[in-house]
Amino acid sequence: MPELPEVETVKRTLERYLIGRKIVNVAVYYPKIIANQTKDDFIRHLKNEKIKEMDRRGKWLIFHLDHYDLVSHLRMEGKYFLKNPKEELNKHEHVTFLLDNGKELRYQDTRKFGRMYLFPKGVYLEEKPLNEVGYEPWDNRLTETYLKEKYRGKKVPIKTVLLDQSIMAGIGNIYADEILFVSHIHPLKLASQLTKKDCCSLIQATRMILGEAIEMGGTTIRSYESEKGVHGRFQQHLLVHNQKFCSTCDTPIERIIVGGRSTYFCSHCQKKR
DNA sequence: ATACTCCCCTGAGAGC
DNA sequence: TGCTCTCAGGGGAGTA
Repeated sequence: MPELPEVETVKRTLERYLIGRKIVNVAVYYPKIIANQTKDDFIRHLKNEKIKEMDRRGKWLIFHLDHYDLVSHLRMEGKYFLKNPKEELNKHEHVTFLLDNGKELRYQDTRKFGRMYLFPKGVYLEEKPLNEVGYEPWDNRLTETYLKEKYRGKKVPIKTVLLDQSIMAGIGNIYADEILFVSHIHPLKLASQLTKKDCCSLIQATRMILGEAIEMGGTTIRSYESEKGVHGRFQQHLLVHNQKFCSTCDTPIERIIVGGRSTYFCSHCQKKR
Protein backbone atom coordinates (compact mmCIF):
# COMPACT_ATOMS: atom_id res chain seq x y z
CA MET A 1 0.00 0.00 0.00
CA PRO A 2 2.08 2.84 -1.24
CA GLU A 3 1.84 6.03 0.73
CA LEU A 4 3.87 9.18 0.09
CA PRO A 5 7.28 7.71 1.04
CA GLU A 6 6.77 4.68 -1.17
CA VAL A 7 5.65 6.77 -4.13
CA GLU A 8 8.64 9.06 -3.60
CA THR A 9 10.91 6.00 -3.60
CA VAL A 10 9.36 4.72 -6.81
CA LYS A 11 9.78 8.15 -8.38
CA ARG A 12 13.44 8.39 -7.41
CA THR A 13 14.17 4.88 -8.64
CA LEU A 14 12.27 5.23 -11.89
CA GLU A 15 13.71 8.60 -12.87
CA ARG A 16 17.21 7.17 -12.95
CA TYR A 17 16.08 4.80 -15.69
CA LEU A 18 13.43 6.74 -17.54
CA ILE A 19 14.59 10.33 -17.96
CA GLY A 20 15.40 10.90 -21.61
CA ARG A 21 13.80 7.64 -22.79
CA LYS A 22 11.26 7.71 -25.58
CA ILE A 23 8.09 5.65 -25.46
CA VAL A 24 8.04 3.60 -28.65
CA ASN A 25 4.85 1.65 -28.09
CA VAL A 26 2.14 1.15 -25.50
CA ALA A 27 -0.22 -1.73 -24.76
CA VAL A 28 -3.22 -1.68 -22.45
CA TYR A 29 -4.58 -5.03 -21.32
CA TYR A 30 -7.06 -3.74 -18.73
CA PRO A 31 -8.62 -0.52 -20.07
CA LYS A 32 -10.29 0.50 -16.80
CA ILE A 33 -6.87 1.49 -15.50
CA ILE A 34 -6.98 4.42 -17.94
CA ALA A 35 -9.40 6.81 -16.29
CA ASN A 36 -9.86 9.84 -18.55
CA GLN A 37 -9.09 8.52 -22.02
CA THR A 38 -10.09 5.69 -24.25
CA LYS A 39 -7.50 3.00 -24.52
CA ASP A 40 -6.82 3.86 -28.17
CA ASP A 41 -6.37 7.59 -27.52
CA PHE A 42 -4.10 6.83 -24.58
CA ILE A 43 -1.87 4.68 -26.74
CA ARG A 44 -1.93 7.11 -29.66
CA HIS A 45 -1.01 10.11 -27.53
CA LEU A 46 1.85 8.38 -25.75
CA LYS A 47 3.62 6.99 -28.80
CA ASN A 48 6.86 8.81 -29.54
CA GLU A 49 6.65 10.90 -26.37
CA LYS A 50 9.89 11.38 -24.47
CA ILE A 51 9.99 11.17 -20.67
CA LYS A 52 11.42 14.52 -19.61
CA GLU A 53 10.98 14.50 -15.87
CA MET A 54 9.37 12.56 -13.01
CA ASP A 55 7.37 14.14 -10.22
CA ARG A 56 5.16 13.34 -7.26
CA ARG A 57 2.15 15.05 -5.74
CA GLY A 58 0.82 13.41 -2.58
CA LYS A 59 0.48 9.75 -3.53
CA TRP A 60 0.34 10.54 -7.22
CA LEU A 61 3.23 9.75 -9.51
CA ILE A 62 3.72 12.04 -12.50
CA PHE A 63 5.56 11.48 -15.77
CA HIS A 64 6.26 14.72 -17.59
CA LEU A 65 6.37 14.05 -21.34
CA ASP A 66 6.89 16.23 -24.42
CA HIS A 67 3.23 17.12 -24.90
CA TYR A 68 1.46 15.36 -22.05
CA ASP A 69 1.59 14.71 -18.34
CA LEU A 70 0.85 11.15 -17.28
CA VAL A 71 -0.56 10.96 -13.77
CA SER A 72 -0.52 7.56 -12.08
CA HIS A 73 -1.95 6.40 -8.77
CA LEU A 74 -0.77 3.03 -7.49
CA ARG A 75 -3.61 2.70 -4.98
CA MET A 76 -3.11 -0.54 -3.08
CA GLU A 77 -0.89 -2.74 -5.15
CA GLY A 78 0.33 -0.87 -8.21
CA LYS A 79 3.99 -1.33 -9.11
CA TYR A 80 6.26 -0.46 -12.00
CA PHE A 81 8.84 -2.88 -13.29
CA LEU A 82 11.47 -2.60 -15.99
CA LYS A 83 11.66 -5.81 -17.91
CA ASN A 84 12.88 -7.38 -21.08
CA PRO A 85 9.96 -7.25 -23.56
CA LYS A 86 10.58 -10.89 -24.39
CA GLU A 87 9.74 -11.90 -20.86
CA GLU A 88 6.29 -13.42 -20.68
CA LEU A 89 3.57 -11.08 -19.50
CA ASN A 90 2.18 -12.08 -16.14
CA LYS A 91 -1.54 -11.87 -15.52
CA HIS A 92 -1.29 -8.81 -13.31
CA GLU A 93 0.62 -6.67 -15.80
CA HIS A 94 -2.00 -4.39 -17.31
CA VAL A 95 -0.11 -1.62 -19.14
CA THR A 96 3.24 -1.83 -20.89
CA PHE A 97 5.44 0.92 -22.31
CA LEU A 98 8.09 -0.17 -24.79
CA LEU A 99 11.09 2.17 -24.58
CA ASP A 100 13.66 3.22 -27.16
CA ASN A 101 16.43 1.39 -25.35
CA GLY A 102 14.73 -1.96 -25.86
CA LYS A 103 13.45 -2.23 -22.31
CA GLU A 104 9.82 -2.32 -21.29
CA LEU A 105 8.23 -0.45 -18.41
CA ARG A 106 5.36 -2.55 -17.06
CA TYR A 107 2.56 -1.51 -14.74
CA GLN A 108 1.48 -4.39 -12.54
CA ASP A 109 -1.52 -4.22 -10.25
CA THR A 110 -2.95 -7.34 -8.65
CA ARG A 111 -6.18 -5.76 -7.55
CA LYS A 112 -6.58 -3.39 -10.49
CA PHE A 113 -7.36 -0.42 -8.23
CA GLY A 114 -4.69 1.85 -9.69
CA ARG A 115 -5.59 4.56 -12.21
CA MET A 116 -3.78 6.56 -14.89
CA TYR A 117 -4.81 9.96 -16.21
CA LEU A 118 -3.31 11.57 -19.28
CA PHE A 119 -3.48 15.37 -19.63
CA PRO A 120 -2.24 17.83 -22.23
CA LYS A 121 0.92 19.34 -20.82
CA GLY A 122 0.58 21.79 -17.96
CA VAL A 123 -3.04 21.45 -16.85
CA TYR A 124 -2.97 18.40 -14.57
CA LEU A 125 -2.86 20.42 -11.36
CA GLU A 126 -6.05 22.27 -12.28
CA GLU A 127 -7.98 19.17 -13.31
CA LYS A 128 -9.56 16.37 -11.37
CA PRO A 129 -8.28 14.49 -9.47
CA LEU A 130 -5.16 16.49 -8.61
CA ASN A 131 -6.95 19.81 -8.25
CA GLU A 132 -8.22 18.97 -4.79
CA VAL A 133 -5.04 17.54 -3.33
CA GLY A 134 -3.94 19.43 -0.22
CA TYR A 135 -0.53 20.68 0.86
CA GLU A 136 2.56 18.54 0.77
CA PRO A 137 3.82 17.80 4.31
CA TRP A 138 6.80 20.13 3.82
CA ASP A 139 4.84 23.00 2.34
CA ASN A 140 5.49 26.25 4.26
CA ARG A 141 1.78 27.01 4.16
CA LEU A 142 1.12 23.93 6.26
CA THR A 143 1.00 25.49 9.72
CA GLU A 144 -0.87 24.73 12.92
CA THR A 145 -3.12 27.70 12.15
CA TYR A 146 -4.01 26.22 8.77
CA LEU A 147 -4.74 22.80 10.28
CA LYS A 148 -6.82 24.22 13.10
CA GLU A 149 -8.89 26.15 10.58
CA LYS A 150 -9.36 23.04 8.42
CA TYR A 151 -10.33 20.94 11.46
CA ARG A 152 -12.82 23.49 12.76
CA GLY A 153 -16.32 21.99 13.01
CA LYS A 154 -15.15 18.57 11.88
CA LYS A 155 -17.03 16.05 13.99
CA VAL A 156 -15.04 13.09 12.76
CA PRO A 157 -12.08 11.30 14.34
CA ILE A 158 -8.65 12.80 13.64
CA LYS A 159 -7.56 9.46 12.20
CA THR A 160 -10.16 9.81 9.46
CA VAL A 161 -9.21 13.41 8.77
CA LEU A 162 -5.51 12.55 8.45
CA LEU A 163 -6.49 10.32 5.54
CA ASP A 164 -8.34 13.20 3.86
CA GLN A 165 -6.01 14.04 0.98
CA SER A 166 -7.50 17.49 0.47
CA ILE A 167 -6.01 18.82 3.71
CA MET A 168 -2.57 17.26 3.89
CA ALA A 169 -1.49 14.99 1.05
CA GLY A 170 0.26 11.67 1.15
CA ILE A 171 -0.73 10.08 4.47
CA GLY A 172 -2.25 6.61 4.31
CA ASN A 173 -3.47 4.16 6.90
CA ILE A 174 -0.10 2.97 8.19
CA TYR A 175 1.59 6.34 8.61
CA ALA A 176 -1.58 7.87 10.05
CA ASP A 177 -1.29 5.46 12.99
CA GLU A 178 2.41 6.19 13.36
CA ILE A 179 1.89 9.95 13.26
CA LEU A 180 -0.85 9.82 15.92
CA PHE A 181 1.28 7.61 18.14
CA VAL A 182 4.28 9.94 18.00
CA SER A 183 1.95 12.91 18.58
CA HIS A 184 0.34 11.22 21.62
CA ILE A 185 -3.11 11.76 20.13
CA HIS A 186 -5.93 9.22 20.40
CA PRO A 187 -7.17 8.23 16.92
CA LEU A 188 -10.80 8.78 17.96
CA LYS A 189 -10.26 12.31 19.22
CA LEU A 190 -12.52 14.53 17.14
CA ALA A 191 -10.65 16.77 14.72
CA SER A 192 -12.48 19.82 16.05
CA GLN A 193 -11.18 19.06 19.54
CA LEU A 194 -7.53 19.26 18.59
CA THR A 195 -5.55 22.03 20.24
CA LYS A 196 -3.03 24.20 18.49
CA LYS A 197 -0.37 22.19 20.25
CA ASP A 198 -1.85 18.97 18.86
CA CYS A 199 -1.76 20.43 15.37
CA CYS A 200 1.84 21.47 15.85
CA SER A 201 2.74 17.95 17.00
CA LEU A 202 0.96 16.45 14.02
CA ILE A 203 2.90 18.53 11.53
CA GLN A 204 6.23 17.80 13.19
CA ALA A 205 5.49 14.09 13.50
CA THR A 206 4.33 13.87 9.90
CA ARG A 207 7.50 15.49 8.60
CA MET A 208 9.70 13.36 10.81
CA ILE A 209 8.04 10.04 10.06
CA LEU A 210 7.56 10.51 6.34
CA GLY A 211 11.06 11.93 6.05
CA GLU A 212 12.63 8.96 7.81
CA ALA A 213 10.55 6.57 5.75
CA ILE A 214 11.74 8.17 2.52
CA GLU A 215 15.33 7.89 3.69
CA MET A 216 14.80 4.19 4.24
CA GLY A 217 13.16 3.67 0.90
CA GLY A 218 9.60 3.26 2.10
CA THR A 219 7.85 0.53 3.99
CA THR A 220 7.48 -3.03 2.87
CA ILE A 221 4.30 -4.40 4.33
CA ARG A 222 1.98 -6.99 2.89
CA SER A 223 2.12 -6.65 -0.86
CA TYR A 224 4.08 -3.48 -1.28
CA GLU A 225 7.60 -3.35 -2.62
CA SER A 226 9.19 -0.59 -4.60
CA GLU A 227 10.14 -1.53 -8.13
CA LYS A 228 13.40 -3.20 -9.06
CA GLY A 229 13.14 -5.34 -5.98
CA VAL A 230 14.19 -2.49 -3.74
CA HIS A 231 12.58 -3.33 -0.43
CA GLY A 232 11.89 -0.56 1.99
CA ARG A 233 13.35 -0.97 5.43
CA PHE A 234 10.87 1.14 7.31
CA GLN A 235 8.64 -1.74 8.35
CA GLN A 236 10.96 -2.77 11.12
CA HIS A 237 10.70 0.77 12.39
CA LEU A 238 6.92 0.88 12.74
CA LEU A 239 6.12 1.82 16.31
CA VAL A 240 2.43 1.02 16.57
CA HIS A 241 0.83 -0.15 13.32
CA ASN A 242 0.47 -3.92 13.37
CA GLN A 243 2.40 -4.08 16.63
CA LYS A 244 1.60 -6.15 19.72
CA PHE A 245 3.03 -4.04 22.52
CA CYS A 246 3.80 -0.37 22.95
CA SER A 247 7.47 0.34 22.38
CA THR A 248 7.33 3.03 25.06
CA CYS A 249 5.33 1.51 27.93
CA ASP A 250 4.78 -2.13 26.94
CA THR A 251 0.98 -1.78 27.13
CA PRO A 252 -0.76 -4.11 24.65
CA ILE A 253 -1.55 -2.22 21.45
CA GLU A 254 -5.27 -1.92 20.74
CA ARG A 255 -6.80 -2.48 17.34
CA ILE A 256 -10.07 -0.78 16.45
CA ILE A 257 -11.87 0.19 13.24
CA VAL A 258 -12.03 3.90 12.48
CA GLY A 259 -13.71 5.08 9.32
CA GLY A 260 -13.62 1.50 8.10
CA ARG A 261 -9.85 1.26 8.52
CA SER A 262 -7.81 -0.85 10.92
CA THR A 263 -6.35 1.43 13.52
CA TYR A 264 -3.65 0.61 16.06
CA PHE A 265 -2.91 2.71 19.11
CA CYS A 266 -1.62 2.62 22.69
CA SER A 267 -4.38 3.44 25.16
CA HIS A 268 -1.80 4.54 27.71
CA CYS A 269 0.29 6.86 25.53
CA GLN A 270 -2.54 8.24 23.39
CA LYS A 271 -5.29 10.00 25.32
CA LYS A 272 -8.49 11.50 23.99
CA ARG A 273 -7.96 14.65 25.97
C1' DA B 1 -21.35 21.50 3.09
C1' DT B 2 -20.75 17.30 5.78
C1' DA B 3 -20.62 12.65 6.86
C1' DC B 4 -21.94 8.50 5.78
C1' DT B 5 -21.98 3.82 2.83
C1' DC B 6 -20.88 1.20 -1.08
C1' DC B 7 -17.95 -0.29 -4.63
C1' DC B 8 -14.01 -1.56 -7.28
C1' DC B 9 -10.57 -6.16 -7.30
C1' DT B 10 -7.71 -10.33 -5.99
C1' DG B 11 -5.26 -13.27 -2.90
C1' DA B 12 -4.18 -14.77 1.70
C1' DG B 13 -5.55 -16.89 5.65
C1' DA B 14 -8.96 -18.82 8.91
C1' DG B 15 -12.40 -22.12 9.94
C1' DC B 16 -14.87 -26.24 9.10
C1' DT C 1 -8.24 -31.37 0.16
C1' DG C 2 -11.44 -27.95 -0.79
C1' DC C 3 -14.99 -25.00 0.11
C1' DT C 4 -16.74 -20.47 2.05
C1' DC C 5 -16.04 -16.40 4.52
C1' DT C 6 -13.51 -12.32 5.96
C1' DC C 7 -10.15 -9.01 5.46
C1' DA C 8 -6.78 -5.81 3.31
C1' DG C 9 -7.73 -0.22 2.01
C1' DG C 10 -7.38 4.53 -1.50
C1' DG C 11 -10.50 7.15 -3.27
C1' DG C 12 -14.54 8.07 -6.36
C1' DA C 13 -19.52 7.96 -6.59
C1' DG C 14 -23.74 8.20 -4.65
C1' DT C 15 -27.01 9.41 -0.82
C1' DA C 16 -29.26 11.44 3.28
